[in-house]
Amino acid sequence: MSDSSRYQPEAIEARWQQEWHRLGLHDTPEPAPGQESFYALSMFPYPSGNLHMGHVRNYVITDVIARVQRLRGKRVLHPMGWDAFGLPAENAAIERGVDPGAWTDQNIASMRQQLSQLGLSIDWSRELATCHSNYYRWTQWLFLQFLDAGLAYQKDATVNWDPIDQTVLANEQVDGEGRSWRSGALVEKRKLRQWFLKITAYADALLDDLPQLEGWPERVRTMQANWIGRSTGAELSFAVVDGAGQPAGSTITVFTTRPDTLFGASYVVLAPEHPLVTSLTSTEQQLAVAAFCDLVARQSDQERTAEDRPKQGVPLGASVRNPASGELIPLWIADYVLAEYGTGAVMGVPAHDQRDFVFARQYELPVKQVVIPEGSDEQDCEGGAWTGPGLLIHSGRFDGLTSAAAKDAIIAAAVAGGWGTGKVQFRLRDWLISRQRYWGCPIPVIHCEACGLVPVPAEQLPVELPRDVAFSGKGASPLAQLDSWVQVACPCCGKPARRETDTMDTFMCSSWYFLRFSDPSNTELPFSREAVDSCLPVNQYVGGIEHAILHLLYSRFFTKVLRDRGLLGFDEPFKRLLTQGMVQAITYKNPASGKYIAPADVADPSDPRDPLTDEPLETFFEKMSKSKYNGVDPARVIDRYGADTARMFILFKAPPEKDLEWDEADVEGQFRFLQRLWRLAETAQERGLSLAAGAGGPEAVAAALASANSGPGLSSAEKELRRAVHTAITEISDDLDGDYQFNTAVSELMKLSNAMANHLEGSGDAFAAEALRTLLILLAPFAPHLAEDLWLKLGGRSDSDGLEQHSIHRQSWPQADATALVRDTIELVIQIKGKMRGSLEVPANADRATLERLALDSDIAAKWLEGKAPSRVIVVPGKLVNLVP
RNA sequence: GGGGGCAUGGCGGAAUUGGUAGACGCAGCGGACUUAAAAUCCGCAGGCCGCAAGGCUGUGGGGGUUCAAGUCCCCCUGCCCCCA
Repeated sequence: MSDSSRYQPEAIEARWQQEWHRLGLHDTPEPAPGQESFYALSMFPYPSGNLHMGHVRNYVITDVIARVQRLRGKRVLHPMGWDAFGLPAENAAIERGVDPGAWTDQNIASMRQQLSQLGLSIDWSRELATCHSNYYRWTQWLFLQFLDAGLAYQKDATVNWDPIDQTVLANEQVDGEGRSWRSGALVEKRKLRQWFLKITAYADALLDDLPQLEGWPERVRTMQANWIGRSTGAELSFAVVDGAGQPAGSTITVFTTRPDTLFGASYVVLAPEHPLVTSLTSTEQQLAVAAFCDLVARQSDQERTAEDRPKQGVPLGASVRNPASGELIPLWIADYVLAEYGTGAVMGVPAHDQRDFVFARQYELPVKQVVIPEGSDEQDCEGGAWTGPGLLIHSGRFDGLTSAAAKDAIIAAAVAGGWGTGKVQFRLRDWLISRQRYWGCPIPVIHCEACGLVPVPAEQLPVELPRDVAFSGKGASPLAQLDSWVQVACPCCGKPARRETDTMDTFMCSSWYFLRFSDPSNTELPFSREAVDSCLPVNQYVGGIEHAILHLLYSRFFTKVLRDRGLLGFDEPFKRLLTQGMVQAITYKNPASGKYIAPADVADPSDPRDPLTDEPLETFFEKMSKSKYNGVDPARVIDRYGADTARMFILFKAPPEKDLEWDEADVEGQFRFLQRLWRLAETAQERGLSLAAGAGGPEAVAAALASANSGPGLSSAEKELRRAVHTAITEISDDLDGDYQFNTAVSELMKLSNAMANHLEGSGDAFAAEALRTLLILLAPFAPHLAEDLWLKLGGRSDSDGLEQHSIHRQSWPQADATALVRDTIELVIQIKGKMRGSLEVPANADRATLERLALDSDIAAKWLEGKAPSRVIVVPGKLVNLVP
């Protein structure tokens, strides 16, 4: 076989990528009148500089969706950008002295280059990077919108503080033992004035709109609902009393979801950070309380609240009065109460809350049962707390009420008595957006001694990040250390003032990028209302499940705020969401040493052994990662097999939302399939088949059908071929609609190609052309280069002249012809009492009575019924007859 | 502990939503071509019994509903995810 007749992806892929790009084939067109729009979006990447398989899977899935929608006649927006602020660039600056901006731009260039080899139909004219001032200018503008709406504010909050480097650390810079990544020092908690966005103001809306998101995976919606965590209960006030039992003037307000258990409260606990702790601590307890607060300050929230951990606390030496029972109960502080949740205080009801129960046991506090399961007697709660519903006891006039009724009754009593009120509480907290970092979007405000907090006027935006900054990784943020940047005249009064030196959480930048893509070069606004409303909401968003909560919740929040500001006209940004699975690869691990072994070092994969010790290795599939040496480099795969093979493999190997196991043998299988298609087209060309001048198109096929039907009709090969063609159209169209099932769509392409290998030869040119034409268009979204190449070749085009019209990617998705699916006869399955015992070839149009008679007359019936008449006959036309003896 | 999901050949995965289980592919086996190998093409293939025809059995385990269950219901086991 000569070289020219071999499938060589390297010879065609780069060429078509360049041609498509040169012609702007994938730029978003102006919408034609009446044309529907479709916005296909992948979660934009952080430009690490290295494209990995997870990215490839993500973008290939989105690309197929975008390409199919184009073939279906939609005006498609399929953009790409870069989530380009963040720590790695700053770390590179600290470690190697490179400029974060230059470093990031280089990475972007290198990743864009790697991406371009995948043959993605991206509109690069809309590319954006969040670290470029023509983008972050608008992030700042939007921040000012939040500020104006009263949704951005400052308050003290806890940060990770490195006492050696004298710097604030991000959570990911603190290791599992609570040590700094750089200095190794034990990280301390410090209070710092920080910026917050009031996402809690939208908690109800974010929760209540979840059911609208029908195109989202159920589990993502559940995760968001849990994260928002709306709980209905009450705030109840406990008066602090002095040694003589008289009111001391202050009250403690607790939040509880179980006001019905109020009579069972045997103590009240404050968070160690609660503002009243110092003033309420008795002289004798001062040392113990101070020591305990110090200890707790070193623990994470997770450590403090974990249910399986012992609870610790210290009494303050003060008491409060239970507003319902009048009882005096002690006041404690404990690690399991968090200052940020609720009121930072809870009532301890050991009999009906498991954590309170554990705490009470440890410190010998009374356990008083006030709710008993319906139909049971009072009993001691040795086993633990009863947290279910029941009837009230020991609760004064509330005795006998169900816990549900008692909740309302006790809240009513609280309101009447002035010691409490019903309250809805959220788990969701306001979003801390301050970062004491350089490589982020500067918060555009100025602190003036005279005027206070002054927003930077919109016309002075952007507040540019200064270049030529020193990065030591020590002390205050690099911005705070740059006097020339910090010192500024107050926009209000003109006196010397100071810039805010905090930058924004990168999630701010990624919470609106999908809006900017609708109008990426607007210099007056982040986007025009017209552009954003015509492109959004995003029809299909594709990305990893790891963003199920934060990114998606923040983006929904932004959208609702901007809607309320009149900047856009929809409630939800993403209509449909596909969360793709991980890409895994085979991993070898020595169970004796616990060490991972690189696959390249394993001599015999069928009997994997440690190359040093010859011990047998464990093998399993795990997410690709450097530390496990199991990463597969996309560039290497493309070099060896081409982008089309990589795309086909990824789509075929597993359904998109499931994890995908990388397997070289399967990759080769895909390559072989594309090679067979190449040869199929080659054979067709040798036969003289052409797709030029509409051959194989709907009109040509209709004419051929008319002429065949006026003569001898179709040959059996032609019938089989057409059935295969139109089955493929039906099945693939279905697989790409609604739930995306690319794996079965690819298998239908394989079936069609198998049928063509069998029946093309016995079919006339018109139907052979129909089959080829259909196969190539159906293939085009999956393997765009090969489809284009064969399409043009069979269309008699040796160059790319007129590619704008002639490209396969500018054709129309084929329509299935239902008459091609009609069969003359079908295989009728004969069941005896539900078990398949054989089948008959019967006319497809036979009615129920005929089917029943044919079944009863069959040899199968004779053999299994032994001459007796069946007691029951079930006929399912087109399928089966079930005879029940 | 609470909530959700999953379990199908040697492997990845199909199955029109209650109607022929294992599509399609990988790996495997047999054959053709070749001096040979690779590549390619053709065929076989859940398990058990049988020369065969055929039969029995089979979708993690147990029970149930139904003419008919991978699919619906109940219980159990194992794995995964989220929340605590």
